[in-house]
Amino acid sequence: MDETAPQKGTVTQRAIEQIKAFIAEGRLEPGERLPTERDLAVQLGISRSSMREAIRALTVLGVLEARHGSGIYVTQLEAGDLLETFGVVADLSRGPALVELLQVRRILESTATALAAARITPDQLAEVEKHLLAMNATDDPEEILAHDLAFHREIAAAAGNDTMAAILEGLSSRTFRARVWRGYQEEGAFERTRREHAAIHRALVSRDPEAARAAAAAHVGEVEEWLRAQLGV
Amino acid sequence: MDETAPQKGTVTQRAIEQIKAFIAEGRLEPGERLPTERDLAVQLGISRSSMREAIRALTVLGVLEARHGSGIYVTQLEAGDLLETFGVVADLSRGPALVELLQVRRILESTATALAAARITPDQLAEVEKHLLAMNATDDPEEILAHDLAFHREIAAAAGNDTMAAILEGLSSRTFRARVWRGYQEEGAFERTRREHAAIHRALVSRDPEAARAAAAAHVGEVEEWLRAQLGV
DNA sequence: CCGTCAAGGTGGTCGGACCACTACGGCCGA
DNA sequence: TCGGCCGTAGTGGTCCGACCACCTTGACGG
Repeated sequence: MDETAPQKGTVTQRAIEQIKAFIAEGRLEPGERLPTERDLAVQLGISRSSMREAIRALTVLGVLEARHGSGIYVTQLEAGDLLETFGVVADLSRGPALVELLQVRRILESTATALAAARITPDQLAEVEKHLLAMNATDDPEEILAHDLAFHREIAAAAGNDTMAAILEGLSSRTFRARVWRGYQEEGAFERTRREHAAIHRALVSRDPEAARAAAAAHVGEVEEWLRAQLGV
Repeated sequence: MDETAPQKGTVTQRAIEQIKAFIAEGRLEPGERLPTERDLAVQLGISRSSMREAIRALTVLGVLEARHGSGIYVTQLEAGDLLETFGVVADLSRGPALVELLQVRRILESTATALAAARITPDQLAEVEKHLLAMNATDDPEEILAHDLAFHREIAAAAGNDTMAAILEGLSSRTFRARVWRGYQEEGAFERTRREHAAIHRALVSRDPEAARAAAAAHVGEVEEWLRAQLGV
């Protein structure tokens, strides 16, 4: 009567939970190398195929990292590693969920911008300014979008909360913004966007958190309202 | 000269991207059934093993759902489906990242509570009250935690943004709160927590968004500050 | 008309084989 | 002695074929 496994769920799912538990309990440190797929499979009493599926699952979640020919390693478990999958949500959401995502972004982005106004360093401010100018100097939509993303990314980084920055990164993922912006900018919103970015920049220069919060909220809110109208909500 | 695949990355990774693209392009509707693993493997020109890894990856991301003996289906792609993995972040984060997560939760929770104060229905309010009373009527930490979670979950639901509610759900995942609360409540914070919950409830009854925002922010902020002190930050 | 049950189809698991790549260490030449 | 080259062992990546567990369907018999 070997009372080892409760036999709940698929073996792969169990393997995923066990490896996660190993990490949560500190038996596997960030950056540490795991045993080989073959050894792990033997240890957990499952086939290599099932073990590979478990590893693949944890890989896409940003928990593990497989290096061909070298081995499997635990990631640093930092915000960027684990929240990378957040972009999938933004990419696959549609309809009302897009508005909800923008609402979340408005809340976080406004707070992040307010924090940045109080904490931003001259170097970081210069970087923000660089993207602001570059954005105004071109008419290529692709380039504008790239600098727009970088503009907000720098601000989020200056807020000093890597987790929040990683979430915002996901909420602003390239395909997500491309989908929304395509329609938004067709209505000649370029000039308005430039004005709003300038307002955010001014608030940062003035180190005025409240002005920064308001400017950022208004900026995202504009897009949010436009999208809401588009969907007829 | 068969110019089909660019041969970048692993075949499994490519399969993941292709299926994701199918869904993003609308070629696969939410709830729709996919071809069998065997057929999909043939269509994409890969082995069933690799295809299974791709499917498993999309399953843990909440994009697909495999039903043994029946087939593979696209989920409804709702907030709850896709943001379930968010709990993994909370479960595996440690140290400073925990404080950052609580900070994000403070921002979202305070806004959600403010929204709830303006929109909550009598039925929902009664539900909130039920958990408030149940929480005060017992001394079992496990039960208190359960009602605490439900208390905030009901409020988040009343805010009317499913996406935000799903994120907050992840940020309050059972193991995450258990880890933090274990230490927090050992310092006799029960009474303080009860007072704070009562304050949130009063603000909801008064339909006072600003009071609700302040009460919720203070509530989460208390834990945040305690954790910050614990980590010596 | 409805419950029963058998068969086919589906995902789940397994084991083994081979390929592609990396890392390491010994070998050879400078 | 030193440094680069290269072979080899070991790793993850891919593929195949088989079998199992489970669900769905529809024919059958009551």
